[in-house]
Amino acid sequence: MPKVVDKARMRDEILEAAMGVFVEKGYHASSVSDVARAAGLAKGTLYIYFDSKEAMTTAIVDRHFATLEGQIAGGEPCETLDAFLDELYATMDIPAEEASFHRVFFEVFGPSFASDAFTCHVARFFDRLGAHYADRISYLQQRGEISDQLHAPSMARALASMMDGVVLHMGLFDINRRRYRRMLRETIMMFGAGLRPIPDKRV
Amino acid sequence: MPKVVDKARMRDEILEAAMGVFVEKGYHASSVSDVARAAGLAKGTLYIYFDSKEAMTTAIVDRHFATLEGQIAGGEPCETLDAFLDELYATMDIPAEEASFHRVFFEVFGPSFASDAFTCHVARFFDRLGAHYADRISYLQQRGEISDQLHAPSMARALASMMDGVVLHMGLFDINRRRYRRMLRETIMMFGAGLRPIPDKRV
Amino acid sequence: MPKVVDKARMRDEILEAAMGVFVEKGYHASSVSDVARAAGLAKGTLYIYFDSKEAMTTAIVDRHFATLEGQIAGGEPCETLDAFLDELYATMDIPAEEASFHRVFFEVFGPSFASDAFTCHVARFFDRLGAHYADRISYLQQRGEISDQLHAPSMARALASMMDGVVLHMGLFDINRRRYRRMLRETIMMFGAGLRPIPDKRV
Amino acid sequence: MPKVVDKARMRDEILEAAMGVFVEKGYHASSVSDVARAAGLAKGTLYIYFDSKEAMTTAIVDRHFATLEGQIAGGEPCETLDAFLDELYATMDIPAEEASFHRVFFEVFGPSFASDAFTCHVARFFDRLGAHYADRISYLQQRGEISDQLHAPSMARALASMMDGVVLHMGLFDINRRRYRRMLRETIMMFGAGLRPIPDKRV
DNA sequence: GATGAATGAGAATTCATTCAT
DNA sequence: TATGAATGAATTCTCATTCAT
Repeated sequence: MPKVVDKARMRDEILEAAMGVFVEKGYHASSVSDVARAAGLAKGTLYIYFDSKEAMTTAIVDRHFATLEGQIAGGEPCETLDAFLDELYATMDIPAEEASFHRVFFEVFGPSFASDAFTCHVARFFDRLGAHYADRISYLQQRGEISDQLHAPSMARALASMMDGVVLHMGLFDINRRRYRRMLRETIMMFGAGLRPIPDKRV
Repeated sequence: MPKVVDKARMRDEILEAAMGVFVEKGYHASSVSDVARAAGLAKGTLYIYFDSKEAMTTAIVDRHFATLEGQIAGGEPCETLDAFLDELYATMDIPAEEASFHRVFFEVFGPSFASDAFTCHVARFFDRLGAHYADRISYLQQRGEISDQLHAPSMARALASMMDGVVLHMGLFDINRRRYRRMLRETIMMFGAGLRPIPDKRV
Repeated sequence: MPKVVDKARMRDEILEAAMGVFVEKGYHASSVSDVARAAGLAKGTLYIYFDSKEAMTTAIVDRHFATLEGQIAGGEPCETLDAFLDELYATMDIPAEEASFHRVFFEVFGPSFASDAFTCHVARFFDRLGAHYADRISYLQQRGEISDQLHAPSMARALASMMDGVVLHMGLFDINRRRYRRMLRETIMMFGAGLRPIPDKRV
Repeated sequence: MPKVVDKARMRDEILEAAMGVFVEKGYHASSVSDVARAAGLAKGTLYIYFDSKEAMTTAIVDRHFATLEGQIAGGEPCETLDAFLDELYATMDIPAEEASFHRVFFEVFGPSFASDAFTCHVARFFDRLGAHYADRISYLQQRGEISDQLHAPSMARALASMMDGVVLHMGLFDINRRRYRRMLRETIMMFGAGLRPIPDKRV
């Protein structure tokens, strides 16, 4: 009988190694050899588990977004604006290294890549995230927790973009933890005040 | 008598051509030959004006951010929150193709590049942009137009990130103009309500 | 108690599978994995029965020519030219798929192969075939059935080449059965007229 | 001004070098590096002149057959059978090294190759050659130089195959010159006797 | 200054063979 | 005996950069 390997686990280990290398050196500067070395395998072995460097990359992106979507999916609807804000805070309060990984996605975006499967993938994710937020916002609007002057879908999608911007900047620009936390606090505060229904009239 | 060439003009034309190619095909998928063809020059000629592909890219980024910084620098301080919001709106209401160009920057970010000059460059730009907004916010706080519960520098830097996120998503995900406008409107509305001082107490 | 396997039978089954694959995809385009799959075995198992891909190929060629030589060896000498011609006809009238197999030999010929064992092998086969025909021709010359103006060995070897040419073209160029039969008929007719002794003088 | 090169000549020189290498080592055993070395060029340079190894090979085959077809095309129709036989003789009496080249073609035939353009190419060549011989045979049948019992097109196509077989065997099996000449003589003699009209009846 | 042919290091990928199980 | 995961040398092809003209 041949050596028995847990294929799924092996794939995962390779992806982990690949992510590390990509984050470290950037996608285009990372060769398949680099990934192999990081995974402690021979170059050829990678090709047993993945058809190509691109396939490997797709798998990374898939996995990453599957995780994220899992996080979205679950969860009771928030009953108060404050609970919603806490959720948003938690979403943005990710470790720096996770945020760093975002830059790999960007390297992989755009027409350099054979397929624009990535873009679609990520675009869909953010649309889904937007829809998710829209649901929560609508619900809170019914409960009078959020101003019903706001157009829930547009607001929600914009919210997703803004949050992505904040997280992205942390990952890209080495903003330190302390400073980042301050930024987060302000952001959430503004979101709160911005969403909350107000008695007086607004433009 | 040597041929007289306007070096600066030539460099500019090359950069223009390069930007076009990079946006079209992505940075890594664009060869120097592609750029040369687009510029109507021979490959070798590019090397008279730029030391390397990387130098060319740096020049593009420099130029781009110089323009942006120029836009920041000028301008009277806004006297009212609404004026400030209008300014923010205008900043985000850029043509789609300009936004598309952002993805090129991302491709070029990160350690793929020999130097991380890019990252520094852009990081500095956003810090400057943050500082600029901080000035405006402080000024408006003094005038009672913006809640002085907010920590101007953090809020301002977060604002810059959020706005970048919104613009970025348009460029990356082919969000159509109409939808984008709706998102912008909500964003600005929320910014307004979020920044405006309010009589009652907040957490 | 070890599993009892009929080694010879196993080898044969593998060769059969290999031939199929080689004919289908060509020798160089066929991987050992392909052969293994076709044989319903694991890659490693093939290496129990054959030292290498080349050894396997050699075995195929050996087997093929052993069969052919077996066909030559037997057989009474023909008593008449017509009987000889019938024999030649039968030799060339092989099914198309068998002829197709020839192209595999050609792919395998030449210095691509470590040893030129193949070439020698096949060269020897055709020399033997030539000798066989020479015997038959000499015998028929003695009986006055074939012109004794002909130099039996050279004529015979040339005959072998010509017949190989005809068969080869069928295999290589997808000449359909009907057309091929017509060609065969003409060939045999010409062979007959060309070999038959003639009363009048020739150059 | 850049170095000026005669592109056509360069291509030709590369093809010459490639042919040499292919004949020497076989097609599949020859790497692009080998060809480059033989041509005295860098690997990359070959790719300026040819898109791929396959394109190079196609060019070789094209060139070879273009030459051969050129030889067919010209030429007055033969007025006598003997003149025709002389022509056939000359066609087969090619230098050994030219014949050796044939084995490269065979390596390149078959499904190993992405396209079966080769097979078509060569198949067409032989059909054309057959048609050419058919013309000559018909003409000589009209003149009473060749038996009109023969079906000119089939006979002619068979003739082409037979001649190819003879030449091929020389190239493949290192038949020495002297022996080859004897074989040729017998072949032509048999062709002569086989084609010539005969007074008595045949089947 | 301008050209574009030449370069060669380096990339992704394949596959015959080995060997632990 | 049988397996198939692992290997890594070798292959084709790309492209930033150089330099003779």
